[in-house]
Amino acid sequence: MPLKIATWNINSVRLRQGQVERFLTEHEPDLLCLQEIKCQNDQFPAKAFRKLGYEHQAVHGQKGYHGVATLSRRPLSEIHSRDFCAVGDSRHLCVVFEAGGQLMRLHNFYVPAGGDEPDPAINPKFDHKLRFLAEMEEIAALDSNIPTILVGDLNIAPLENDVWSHKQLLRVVSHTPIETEGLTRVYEKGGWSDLIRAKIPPHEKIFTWWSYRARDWDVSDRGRRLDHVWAAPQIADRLVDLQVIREARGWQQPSDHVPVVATLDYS
DNA sequence: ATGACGGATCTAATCCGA
Repeated sequence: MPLKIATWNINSVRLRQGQVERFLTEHEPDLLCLQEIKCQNDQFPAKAFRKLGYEHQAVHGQKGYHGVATLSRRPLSEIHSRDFCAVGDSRHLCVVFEAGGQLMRLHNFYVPAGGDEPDPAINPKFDHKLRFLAEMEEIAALDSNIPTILVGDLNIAPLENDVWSHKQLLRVVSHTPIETEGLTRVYEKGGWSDLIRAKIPPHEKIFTWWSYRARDWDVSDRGRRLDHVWAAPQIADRLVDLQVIREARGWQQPSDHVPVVATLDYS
C-alpha cells in the first residue's frame, strides 16, 4: 500500500466542505493538509471528514482568516503548532505518524501572502513574510532523526516556469528575487527535495493557483506554483507519483488553489 | 494593469487575498 499525502489551500473549509469530501473520496489520500480553513476549531466540519475515514485530525483554526488542519487515516502523535513571528496567527501544524514501520514528521504551512508592495521598509506585510521565511530556516528535513515532509501554501513561486511570465512577475509579490532567495535558503539549509519538480521538470510550466479575477482562468492560464511538497531525500527516493489536480479549479465555486498529491512507496 | 473576483465579518461596506 502506497502512502498518499495531499495539500490544499481550501479558502474556507465551511464553504467547500463538499469539495473536500469529493477530493477525499476520489483520491483517498492517507493525509490531507488544508490551509486557509477560515474558521475556529469548533466550527471545523470534523464529523463529516471522520465519516470518510479521517478519524485523526489536527485543527488549528482562527476566526475569519488563515487557519490550518491536517486530516489523517492514521494515528497522529506529537501534534503541535508554532507561532511564527509571535503574532498569534494559525499558520503552522506539525504531526508525526507511522509509515512502513517508521515514524514520519509532516509540517503543514501557510506562509503570509505579503501584500502588494515588495519592499519591507514600507510594507509591513512583506516584512512579515520575509521574517516568517527567516524563521522557517530552522525547519529541517531530518528533525530529531525522523524523516520529514513539509507541505503547504508557501505563497512563493520560485522558478521561472512556476509563473506564467517570469519577466512580467519579477516585481510582483510571490515571484520577486528577495522572496525566492529567502525560500531557497529555507530549502537548502533544510536539506529538502522538491517533489513537484522531481516529477515535473523545471523546463515545464506547472501552476497550483489561478486568480479569481481572470475572465477565464483556464484559457488565459496565468497561474503560479504557490503550493509545495518538500521531503527529506530518503522520502523523495520513494516518490512514485505526483499529481497537481488542475481540474479542481474548474469545480463549481472553487478555491483559487488546487490540491497537490504525492504518492510514496511505503509498504 | 494580469485582472477586478471572492471570502469573512458586528449583514454593510470593509479588510484581505497574491
